[in-house]
Amino acid sequence: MRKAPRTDCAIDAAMSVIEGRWKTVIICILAKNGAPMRFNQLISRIDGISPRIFTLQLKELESDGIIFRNVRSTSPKCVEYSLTDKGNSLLPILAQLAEWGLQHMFPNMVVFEGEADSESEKATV
Amino acid sequence: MRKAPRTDCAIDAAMSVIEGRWKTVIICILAKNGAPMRFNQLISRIDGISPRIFTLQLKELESDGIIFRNVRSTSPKCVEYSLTDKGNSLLPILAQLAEWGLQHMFPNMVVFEGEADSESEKATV
DNA sequence: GGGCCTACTATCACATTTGATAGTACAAAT
DNA sequence: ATTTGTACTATCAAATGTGATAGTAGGCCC
Repeated sequence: MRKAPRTDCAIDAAMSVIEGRWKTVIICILAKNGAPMRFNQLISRIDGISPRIFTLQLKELESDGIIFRNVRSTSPKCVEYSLTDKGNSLLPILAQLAEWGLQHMFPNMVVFEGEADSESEKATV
Repeated sequence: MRKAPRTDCAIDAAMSVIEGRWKTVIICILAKNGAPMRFNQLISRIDGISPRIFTLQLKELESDGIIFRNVRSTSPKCVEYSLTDKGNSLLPILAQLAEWGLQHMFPNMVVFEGEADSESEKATV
């Protein structure tokens, strides 16, 4: 699915892995969940994605070695997706991207740490 | 040029700024150069880009506040591009992306530190 | 044996991004 | 008046990415 990196540039190579409308979303949901997730379980957590696109993104992530697809022979067969070590190694970088995004793209956003005041403006990430 | 972030997700917002075929390339060249660069000076360092695309990428980077466009009234007027503070704040993240790319996408690549041996395999980044 | 659950795939269409090529606009130098 | 250097823009085309919708396939349950 994924061709060779478009250049011999390391950044481009890394970007080509995380580019894609829903890839970081999928990675983040899997990371937060901490355990493998099934197709329907995962897609139901993503608002506005169609099964075709979802499948495409999963396949690219799999062929890039970011997620692992495990077919389990349960009653109705089910397929579990989980982050590989390579996928997990992306998490610190994605966390930094998120922090950068918060600071530079949503400068007025309030991030809660601990209890909220009824006076303070509310915002979520 | 650039619309609002496609979601309220901080990572998506950050990604929307660095996505684009040549954006990280431009940022890296400006960072390495350390000084403002003119249009022709910059484009001549990028292999295979057409002036139209180059202009588009510059405009998006400018409207996202990553680079600064400064028109100087010299003999033939010239335009200088440089990284803003916001642009510079991306550099640590891009460095991490590059390192990740090196480790995971080019596992056999040799990176030189110091003098090279005539025996050792050569590679560049 | 019909419906349900699982995980998808097929088809078509649209939007966005990237590209090659040629040409423009303006000032300065000759 | 023509050429040079600067920084682009216009036009057309192709490639790539994203989407909605419906349908498929196989096993289990009753």
